[in-house]
Amino acid sequence: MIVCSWNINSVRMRESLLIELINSLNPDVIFLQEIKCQNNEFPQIYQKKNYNLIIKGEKGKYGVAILVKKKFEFQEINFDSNIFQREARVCGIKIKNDLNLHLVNIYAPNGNPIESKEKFSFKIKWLSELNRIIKKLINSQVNLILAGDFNVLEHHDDVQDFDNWQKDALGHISSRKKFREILFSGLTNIVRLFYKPGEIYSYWDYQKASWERNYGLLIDHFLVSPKLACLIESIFFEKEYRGKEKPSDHIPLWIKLKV
DNA sequence: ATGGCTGAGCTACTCAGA
Repeated sequence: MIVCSWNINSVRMRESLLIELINSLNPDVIFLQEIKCQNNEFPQIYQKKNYNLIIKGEKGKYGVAILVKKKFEFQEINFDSNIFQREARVCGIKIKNDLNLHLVNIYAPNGNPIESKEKFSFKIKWLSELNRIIKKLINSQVNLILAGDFNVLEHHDDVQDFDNWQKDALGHISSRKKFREILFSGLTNIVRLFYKPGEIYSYWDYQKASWERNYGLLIDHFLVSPKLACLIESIFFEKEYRGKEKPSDHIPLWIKLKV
C-alpha cells in the first residue's frame, strides 16, 4: 500500500503535475494540503483515476483533501472542535478493513509572525487540539497514519542555519514542543528511520534561489502508530517535482506499507 | 539589514505562505 502526501499549493495550478504523479506512482491514498479552492472547484480528474474524494475546501486559502482508491470502503472522521472549524486544515478517514486504519491529513498553521500574538497563538492552540485528538485515537488502539505539512522544524538539521529560525514560528521552541508532544503519544516519524538529519528536505522557498542553493526545510512528515511502523518498507521524497515547470514549493512524499 | 517569489481574489493591490 502506498500513501502519498503533498502540499500542492493550489490544486488548480498543479492539476497536470498531480496527474503525472498519479500516472507514475498510482498511490492508494493521496493527502493534499493547500488546495486553495472550494469543494466544488476541485478538478474532476480523480474520478477517471478511480479515486473517491474527501475534501475540506475553502475559498482561495488553505484547504485539504484525501484521494482514496475506490476499492477501499471508508468512513469520514469528524473533526468538529471550534479551532478546527476556523480554517480548513484537517480531514481524515477510517478504512474499513481488518487493520482498522485511520488516516489523518493535516496542514498546520504557519504562525508567523510570532510577535503579532494572534497568528502564533492560533498555531499553538491548533497543535494542542491536534495532540488531544491524536492521543484519543492512540488510546483507542487504532492504527494511525498522521501526515501532512506540520510547519515545524523538529530537528536542528531540518534547515541549514537553525539558529536563524528560533524566533520564527517554525523553529520556535513552543512549536517544537507541541510537535514532540504529538510524537511522544506513541508515533514514529518515518523519515528518521531512513535518513540522517540534514540529508533531506521537503520544502524550498520560491525566493532567494532556495532550490538552487538547496536551502530547504523538512516540515512535511509521516507519523505512524507502532504496529504500522513495523510494516513500513520505505519512504520516498519526490525531489524532482521541485525542479519541474511551475512547481509547488513543497514536494510529494510517500510511504510504502506491507499491507 | 532587507527583499527577492507565487497564488488567489479581483482588476490594484493585499493577504498568505514559511
